Amino acid sequence: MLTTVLRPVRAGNAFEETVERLLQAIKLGAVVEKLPPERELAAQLGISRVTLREAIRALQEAGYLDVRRGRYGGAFVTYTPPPPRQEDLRRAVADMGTDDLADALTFRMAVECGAAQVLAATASAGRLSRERREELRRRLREVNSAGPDDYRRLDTAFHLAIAELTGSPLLAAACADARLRVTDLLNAIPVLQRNIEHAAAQHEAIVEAILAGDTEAAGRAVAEHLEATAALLRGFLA
Amino acid sequence: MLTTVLRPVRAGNAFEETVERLLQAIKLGAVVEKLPPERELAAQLGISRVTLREAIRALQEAGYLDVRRGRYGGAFVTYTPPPPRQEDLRRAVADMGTDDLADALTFRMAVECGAAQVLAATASAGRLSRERREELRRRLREVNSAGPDDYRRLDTAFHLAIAELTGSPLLAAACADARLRVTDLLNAIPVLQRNIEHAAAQHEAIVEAILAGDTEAAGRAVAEHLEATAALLRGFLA
DNA sequence: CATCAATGGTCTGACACTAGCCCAATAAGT
DNA sequence: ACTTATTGGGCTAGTGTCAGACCATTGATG
Repeated sequence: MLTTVLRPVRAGNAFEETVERLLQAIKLGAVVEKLPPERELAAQLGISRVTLREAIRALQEAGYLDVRRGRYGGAFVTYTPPPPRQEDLRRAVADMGTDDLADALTFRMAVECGAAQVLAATASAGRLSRERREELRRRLREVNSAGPDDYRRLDTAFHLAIAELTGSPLLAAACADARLRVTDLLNAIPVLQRNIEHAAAQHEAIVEAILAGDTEAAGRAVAEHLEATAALLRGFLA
Repeated sequence: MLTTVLRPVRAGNAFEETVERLLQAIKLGAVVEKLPPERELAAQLGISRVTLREAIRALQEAGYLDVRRGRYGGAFVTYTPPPPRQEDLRRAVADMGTDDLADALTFRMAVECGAAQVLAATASAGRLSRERREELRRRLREVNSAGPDDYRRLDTAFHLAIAELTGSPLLAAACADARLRVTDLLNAIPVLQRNIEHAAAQHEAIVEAILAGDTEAAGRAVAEHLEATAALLRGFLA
């Protein structure tokens, strides 16, 4: 309990954290074309423009961004996901350590199951508006009709949407954080059509359970889905 | 999705965050006698000793700590929870805003349900050691035999233990964070013997479901328990 | 072709935070 | 009474971060 409560108050310095955040936003596909203007983005991230600019420069030098001046300029995303290679996966796992991997997977399992259940409970209580139901269905259609190129991005968007639809920023942040911690791993495993189809059925089941207001079915469906993903990961590592 | 991923990278300055952390550690009862030595604590919190000392001085001036020099000295906790008053509750709610309150309660519901389910799944897979089972039972006995004075502290310890026993530091941190966000509220409502007994039965059900490896019963039991707490809160606000 | 709004680029002065070092006080043990 | 290990108290030099102002560039538009 002590070690949990008295854990570090900051993860690192502002510069490093910012680089990490932007990089993840890019890899996640949350930022598709270009970053928001520096002044705006700095405000959103709660840092000074100087620090943000340092981070942007680092990403530019690493080849993720192309920065252009003048009106209609900005920091344009030049990153395209590299073809998945098993070696990248092994390196990614080695970088984070097996303990951290287990931690990340456990964390993700807990928060995403929790989010789905909360959302199902909301639906069950009749407090899920038509718009929100429709957004959930739309995200489902999008991910299920995605090609291999867009799949990861839309899958991320789908999972995050569930958390965001609960209306709890804290929960959405936790789910985003959980996803961030496994992006590199997921990006390193190939997107097989067979897996997409498998996942599509599971996504369907998740949405169905949520809209039906069945919390337990929702939790079970998410757990099965994430378990399948984890198993896929283990398979590629074995 | 953008607003979730590009959320602030830092909550505030190191000093403020540290004061908040220590204060919560104290109010939570995680620190009973005295804080760890400054050098050690600064390392744990990932900040410099200077910043830590400023935070400690602030808490000393606010009457939470008594700092003594020399060997066997340290920062001794002088805080005893004040008698709960409805006014404090209203003020605490007003301070955080109703949106943030709903956010915190939703977040807590999701992560604690998730944690209990993960732990139940671990037990179900036979990967929950005898020691961990015993710790869970011990925490249960402690909270269920607690008097009104110790109740909040042991209740916190019980709930946090579930998260910690999953072996996921991230999940434990999330649950601790969730609890922190409602401590002031819980501390402001009186501990009635009737509520303790009610909670005791729910705690029993939670532990039973976890040890039986029944994930769905575990999730349901935690949800019911937290829902009861939230209802209690609403009752005192109405 | 000139204008102009939006955007990145740069500078400055101030404050926050850090690492490391040494000093001062205290109480248990001798 | 003395010693000593442990702990808080204080200092300094260096680095990180910030807010805000001003400059430079660009491309759409009149």
